[in-house]
Amino acid sequence: MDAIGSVMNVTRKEKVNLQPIQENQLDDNQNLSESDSKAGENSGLMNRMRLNDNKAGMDGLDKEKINQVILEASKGSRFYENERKKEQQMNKRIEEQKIKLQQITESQLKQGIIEADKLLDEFENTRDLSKTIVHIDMDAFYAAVEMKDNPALKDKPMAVGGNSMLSTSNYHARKYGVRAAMPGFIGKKLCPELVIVPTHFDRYTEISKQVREVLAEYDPNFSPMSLDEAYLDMTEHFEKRFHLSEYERTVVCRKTDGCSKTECNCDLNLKLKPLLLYHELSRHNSSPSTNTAVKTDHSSEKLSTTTCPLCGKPYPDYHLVTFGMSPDDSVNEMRAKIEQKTGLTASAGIAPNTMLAKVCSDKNKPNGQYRILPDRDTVMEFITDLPTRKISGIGKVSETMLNALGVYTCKDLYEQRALLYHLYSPISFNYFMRICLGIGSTFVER
DNA sequence: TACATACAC
DNA sequence: TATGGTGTATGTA
Ligand SMILES: Nc1ccn([C@H]2C[C@H](O)[C@@H](COP(=O)(O)OP(=O)(O)OP(=O)(O)O)O2)c(=O)n1
Ligand SMILES: [Mg+2]
Ligand SMILES: [Mg+2]
Repeated sequence: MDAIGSVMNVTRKEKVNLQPIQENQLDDNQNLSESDSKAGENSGLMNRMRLNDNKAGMDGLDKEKINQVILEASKGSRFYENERKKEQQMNKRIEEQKIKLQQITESQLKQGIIEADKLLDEFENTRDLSKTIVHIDMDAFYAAVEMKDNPALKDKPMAVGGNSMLSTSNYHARKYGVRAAMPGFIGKKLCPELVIVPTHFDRYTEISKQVREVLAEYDPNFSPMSLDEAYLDMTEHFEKRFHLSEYERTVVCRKTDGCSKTECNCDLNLKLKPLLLYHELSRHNSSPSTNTAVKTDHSSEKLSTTTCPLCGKPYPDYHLVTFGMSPDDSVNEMRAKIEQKTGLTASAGIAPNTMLAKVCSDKNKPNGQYRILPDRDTVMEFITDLPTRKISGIGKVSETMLNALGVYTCKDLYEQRALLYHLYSPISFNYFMRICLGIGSTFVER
């Protein structure tokens, strides 16, 4: 068992977490066979130090080359030796898992299936598809704030942190393999032009607060998981949404990026939007027919006031976007509001539970969203071929341990349920079974 | 309880 | 030259 810390995200409660059911806790003095056990064909870098590309913006990289650079920069360091020790611990656990595996008998397997199916049945009966859960997560958050505060960084690969540790990187830098939790000096080796800027926590907190003000409009009980992400239960919002006027579903969007030197960079929805009411929008028309976003171009020339009362500068070109009634529309609207208010983009996932919503929010990142419709077939189709590593709570170690059992995707969790039943703790087993059914928490609590 | 490990951000 | 800081959770002794 492995996969501790598991569930974390899936909302308070309902954490799972696997842990080795192991006999000896530490018992140092391994047989450190100098041979790095299995580095495999993989560039010779141990598993736990390889580039973690389980992140948006890291598709199609030359992983081999990147791992080569990491190895080059790390070889022989204290850190490297320590990681190697941990790697061996993990390999030892896999060996022990294998031994345990061989001791499982046919009849035990049969029993395992029976027990597993009993549990699966129970979970299936409590499946709840009635809630609409949203997970929203800012794109390259710290980096995006820094780029907003210093637009010169916008078209450069950059990261936030220092020479010894990076908190995150922008998407441009990710193309080079530069990512969060990587030392800055390795980032520089992967991308010599990389610009590293120091952190400004106060700014991140400030912007986070602005984002949360928007989230609260859709679910006052939303649950923040960090400065840059949160879960929302939007079920109630959708019920109320039909009563909203077109005005209330309209967002004033600037055409440029809000970094103008001469024009107003304030949120146009603050002062400008109310003025537009008399020109373009009628408060009382709530035609429920608008299913998708309607866009209209505008310039501020028609208005009596063309300068912003907040900053005194002229308003920029803008357009109005009126959003429809569907969950997708609402979430698009929420993301548009965030973007207008903060100048930063967010991505979102919409699904019947937190576990799925979390996976979805990564799917069309950056600046995108994805929805899983609330019916069982759609959920199962989404989950079947999904690599277990995509699920929040299954990290590198858990993934490796599962791989050793032939489990790579969520449907593999189902197919190997008999094994998992015998090899993992009840808590971990429950966790796995819920995952392979696409079931997760439907509670979002403050 | 204290400690080790896993995971997320 | 150099590989973070914080919080949550599980399992074992
Ligand atoms: N190991 C990590 C991971 C993240 N962060 C910080 C910096 C990130 O900007 C912020 C949010 O984390 P995310 O995982 O959401 O990453 P990003 O928002 O940077 O990128 P993405 O677009 O993938 O969400 O938390 C950190 O300090 N250390
Ligand atoms: Mg983010
Ligand atoms: Mg995040």
